[in-house]
Amino acid sequence: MAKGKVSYSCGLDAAVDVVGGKWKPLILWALHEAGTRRFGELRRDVSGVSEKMLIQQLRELEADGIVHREVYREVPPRVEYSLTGLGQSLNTALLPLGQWGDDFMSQILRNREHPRTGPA
Amino acid sequence: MAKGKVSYSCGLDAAVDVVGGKWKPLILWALHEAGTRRFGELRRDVSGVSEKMLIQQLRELEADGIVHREVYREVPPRVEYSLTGLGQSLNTALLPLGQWGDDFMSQILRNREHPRTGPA
DNA sequence: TGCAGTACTGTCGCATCGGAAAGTGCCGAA
DNA sequence: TTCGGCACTTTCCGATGCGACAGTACTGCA
Repeated sequence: MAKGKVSYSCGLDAAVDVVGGKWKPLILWALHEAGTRRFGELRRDVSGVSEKMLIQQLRELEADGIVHREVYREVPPRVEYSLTGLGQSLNTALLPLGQWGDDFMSQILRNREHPRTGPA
Repeated sequence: MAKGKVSYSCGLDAAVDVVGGKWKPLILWALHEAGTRRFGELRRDVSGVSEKMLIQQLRELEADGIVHREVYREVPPRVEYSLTGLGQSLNTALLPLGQWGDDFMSQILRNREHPRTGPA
């Protein structure tokens, strides 16, 4: 489960630990958009992710109580992932951050290209 | 600068990349609380951080245009760090997330201790 | 018979992360 | 004259991240 810290100095620290995996923002976003997705669907939604990483990040999110994993013991195995209530509250709390990213990511990318050109 | 990705699939991805360093939430929080801090002060504020990591994370935040670095060429060198406008807007966007962390981190910690005991 | 799809699991190995610690140049205090 | 503080910088090295890839158990399709 993420770094699996035992304690946090502040809530922000905890939240970033939960959401800070390489693919977690994308997974959270995909589940937020779709509601419920199967493993294979998520693998296609989150382009570039390997099966191993997808599973690993899903397991961590599950351990943290962010996503719910429902297994249907059917002929071809079917597993559906969805956000828990906690996951939905997390996504709500992430909305302003996502908005900030949308608004400023081009500026940030520009800042990185030529340092000390961005407005202070 | 963080992972230094060249593009992002969504704003959330970008924001987590900017804020996802090990010590960055703590640094952001310290600067948010104090307004302006010197290097040595930050080192004491953010307990446990090594000088190397503190510098590194500060440099990344500076490259992303989140913190401002002001050097005073004085007898003992003095350097002051503060949030830029962009950094302040980031902190504003982070407030709900910090609140979420404060509200639920104990629940998350509990979820990790005994899996499948948290409410779905 | 063999290939594809489902949902994983396990191993290998490079690359990055990040902590410890020592070095740097300058200065004031003891 | 040595110590300590300031703000770094550099090196070493173990821990971790993460991608590539192969394997598993089952089934349906051709």
